[in-house]
Amino acid sequence: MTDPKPLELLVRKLGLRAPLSEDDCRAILALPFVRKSLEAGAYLVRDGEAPPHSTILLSGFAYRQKLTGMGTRQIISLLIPGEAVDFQSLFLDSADHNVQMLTRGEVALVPRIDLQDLIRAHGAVGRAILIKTLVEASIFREWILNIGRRDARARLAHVLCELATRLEAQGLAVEYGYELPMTQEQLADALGRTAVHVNRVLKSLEADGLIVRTNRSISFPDWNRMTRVADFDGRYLHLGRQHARNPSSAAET
Amino acid sequence: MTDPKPLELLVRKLGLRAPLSEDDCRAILALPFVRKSLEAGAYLVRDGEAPPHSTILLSGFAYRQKLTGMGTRQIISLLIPGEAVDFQSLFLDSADHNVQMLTRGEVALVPRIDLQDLIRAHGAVGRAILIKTLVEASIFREWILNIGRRDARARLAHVLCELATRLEAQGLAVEYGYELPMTQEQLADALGRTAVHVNRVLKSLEADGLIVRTNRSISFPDWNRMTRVADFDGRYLHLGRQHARNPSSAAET
DNA sequence: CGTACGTTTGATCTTTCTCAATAATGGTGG
DNA sequence: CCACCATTATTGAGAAAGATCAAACGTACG
Repeated sequence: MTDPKPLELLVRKLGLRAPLSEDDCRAILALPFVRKSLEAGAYLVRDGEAPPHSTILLSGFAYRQKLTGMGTRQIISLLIPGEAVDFQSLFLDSADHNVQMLTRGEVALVPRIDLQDLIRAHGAVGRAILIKTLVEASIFREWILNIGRRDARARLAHVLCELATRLEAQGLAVEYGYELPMTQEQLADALGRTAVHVNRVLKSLEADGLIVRTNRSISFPDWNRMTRVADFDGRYLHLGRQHARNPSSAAET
Repeated sequence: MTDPKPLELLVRKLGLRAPLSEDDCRAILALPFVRKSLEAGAYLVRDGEAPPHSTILLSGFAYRQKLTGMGTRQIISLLIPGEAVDFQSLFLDSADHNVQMLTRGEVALVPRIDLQDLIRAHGAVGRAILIKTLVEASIFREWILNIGRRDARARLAHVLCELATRLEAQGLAVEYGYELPMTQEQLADALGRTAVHVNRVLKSLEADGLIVRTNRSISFPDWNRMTRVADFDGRYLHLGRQHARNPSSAAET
């Protein structure tokens, strides 16, 4: 799981929501790439620059991030293993945000040009990328709602639910428990709150039996209650029916 | 300006950042469409539904919006005349947010299928739409930063600057003054604050000579100072060099 | 085994919200 | 054109959520 064939990952990812032909898949699998190991904190994309390659996250987590002029940081989104990092910079002149490794991990770098050519030659691949981009935009919209209109408690619960759901869909979480690879300060930057406040809210969720923490691992004793507190409805993730439901009903199968 | 040929608008919009061939343009211009007048508040897209057509805003303003389970509203983005509304729902099963008219105005409705077929046949059009989607995603990211990490004052100033810049780029604002078609409550919903607080901040900006308001029209006596207060740097709008600078330096030409 | 980083806690201060009342404003029917 | 109604804007006072500052406590890793 942590050492997959990079391009098969991409094929699987893209093919999930958009139909790809045999030929499309072959073309993707033929892409050249370089595999690279990175430490936590390493930059995958830098604001203002135009990276010469497109990146796929093979293992480890990463996050998008922007800074205000005052130097405060906002984490824009979280990237989980298996996700492609920068379709944005593939077609825009320069990056408008940073992407950094959250944990150490491995990435595959595909030269920008090759992917661009592939898209030009294979319309379906371009469409698949468009769809992935649309889904990511949907997640951005939900984050705007989350940060703009939910109090710290629901807000924190919401990103925990989102992460659980996405990891589950990717086969990386067991029964809605997972290793949360973030410090409370990073969590705070994702929520637009301070680390101190995140700490207090975390404890309050714990006191209410909504989450259980041991070190960095987190689980949800009562997922349904958790989603209610979080005001979480995973439809915005556009995962399709197989993952849209909660695990208890999914477990019926 | 308020009564343009709808599809030429689309061609102009799409062609701005991506090269389209003669043939591509002809295909776009041949798309069937229906023109429709709408009142303020009318829905263009409804959360959960899949609209059977793609919409272009010919005149008037619109906004994207989501609701929390508690019923509080967050405005996700503003749409200005000339913009296409729903590439999202063009490829995803169902909408994950609402789009409503902010003012009364006119739209052109293009059948979903026809646009999908066009994209399948003309790769460059698909790429142009992908690029527009990427730019919109960039704006979402900036809003996440804005709402998450800027105080009410900078936050409000920031959306005022963004709107000024986008309208300017579209040729709809004179020297960074424009008709702001939003109530303070709508503004509040865009900022994740209350209307009362927006009112106070608005007055404070006015008291400091950063904005001048008469009815709904707003202007900026000192644009440079305004952008500093707003922590505004328009690069995230990806408008290209012609619009990235402030009006005073642009006026040199 | 010590240092750096992350977590936890308390006390105090700010920002923003809530509730409530009053003043403008714009649009509508007569 | 005017009176009226419904929004919208403005203002004040008190309450709450969250920020800030500061210190103590853990813990992982070199």
